[in-house]
Amino acid sequence: MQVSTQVRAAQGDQMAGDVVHLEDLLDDGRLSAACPTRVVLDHVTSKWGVLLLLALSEGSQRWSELRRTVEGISEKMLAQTLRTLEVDGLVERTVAATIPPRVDYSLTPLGRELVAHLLPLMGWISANAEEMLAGRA
Amino acid sequence: MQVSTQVRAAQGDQMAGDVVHLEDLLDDGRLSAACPTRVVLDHVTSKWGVLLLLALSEGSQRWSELRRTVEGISEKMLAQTLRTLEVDGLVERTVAATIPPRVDYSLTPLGRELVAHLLPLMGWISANAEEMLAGRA
DNA sequence: CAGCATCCCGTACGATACTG
DNA sequence: CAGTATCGTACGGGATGCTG
Repeated sequence: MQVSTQVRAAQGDQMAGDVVHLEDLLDDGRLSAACPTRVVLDHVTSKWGVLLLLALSEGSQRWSELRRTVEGISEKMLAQTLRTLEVDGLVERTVAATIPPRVDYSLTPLGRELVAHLLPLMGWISANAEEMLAGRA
Repeated sequence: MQVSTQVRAAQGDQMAGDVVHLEDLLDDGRLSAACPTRVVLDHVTSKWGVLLLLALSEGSQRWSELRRTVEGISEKMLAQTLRTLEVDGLVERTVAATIPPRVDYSLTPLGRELVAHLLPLMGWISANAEEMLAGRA
C-alpha cells in the first residue's frame, strides 16, 4: 500500500486540512494485504495499543502508573505492547539507574503525531458508544 | 467511561475544532475497563473492522466487492464483522430480492461520522508506516 | 520497582463444505 | 451470489512465580 505524496504533504507537524480519500490508501484498487500499513495498524489497534498511547498522551508515565491507568492490562501485555510501540518508534523508554529502578515511558514526536489523530477518534467513539450499544441503528 | 458534555458538543455532524484531551475520556482518572467505549473500540479496531469501514468510505459495495477490496478476509470474518458493525449501527445492509440475490452494504450516517475520523488517522499511518518499520526508534 | 519466563486456556480466525 | 455450518488450530492473552 503506497500513499500519494499528496497525503504525505497533508501530514505536517500540525494537523492540516486533512482531506484524505480512500483512493490515496489503495494499492491497485484494494486494501492490500502485504503492506506496512496493515502491520502498523495491527500494532496500534491491538487490544491495548490505543489505550496505552492514550494514557501517555498527556505526559510520561511510569510502569506502575500505566498499570493503574490502563485498567485491566496484565503485566505481560503491558510489557509486550510497550515493546512493539517502542520498536515502532512511537514510545520512548527512559531508565533511571537508581535503586529501586525507575522507568518512564513517554511518546516520541512520532507518537505525539499519531495520538493527535487518535484523540478526536476516541472522543467521538466515547461520545457515541452508549448510543451505539443501546440497540439498533 | 463517561464523557463530558463538552466533548459531545465538540462532535457535531461536521468535525469541529477537535481539541480533545485525555481527561475527557477518563473515568476517575483511569481508562476504565467496564465502559461502552472499550466495547465499541474493540469492534472498530478488530482485525477487519477498520478495513471494512474504510472500504465502504466511498460508497456502498456488494458482498463480493468487499471480499475483493479487503484483501485476505475470509467469508466467515466478512460476515461476522459486517454483522457486528451493522448491530452497532455503523453499516447498513440492503437486500434486493432478485435472483441471483444482491446485497449491498453501505455506511450509515453514524458510520460516515466515524470514518471521517478514521481517514486522517489511516492517512497518517499509511504515510509513516514504512519509516516506522524501517528500524530504530 | 520493573520486569522476564513459563504454563495454560479461550477464542478469534481460517479452510472447507454445504445451502437458499 | 450471498451467505451459513462445522471443524481445527494458532496465537493472544491471563495467572503465577522468579530475578536484578
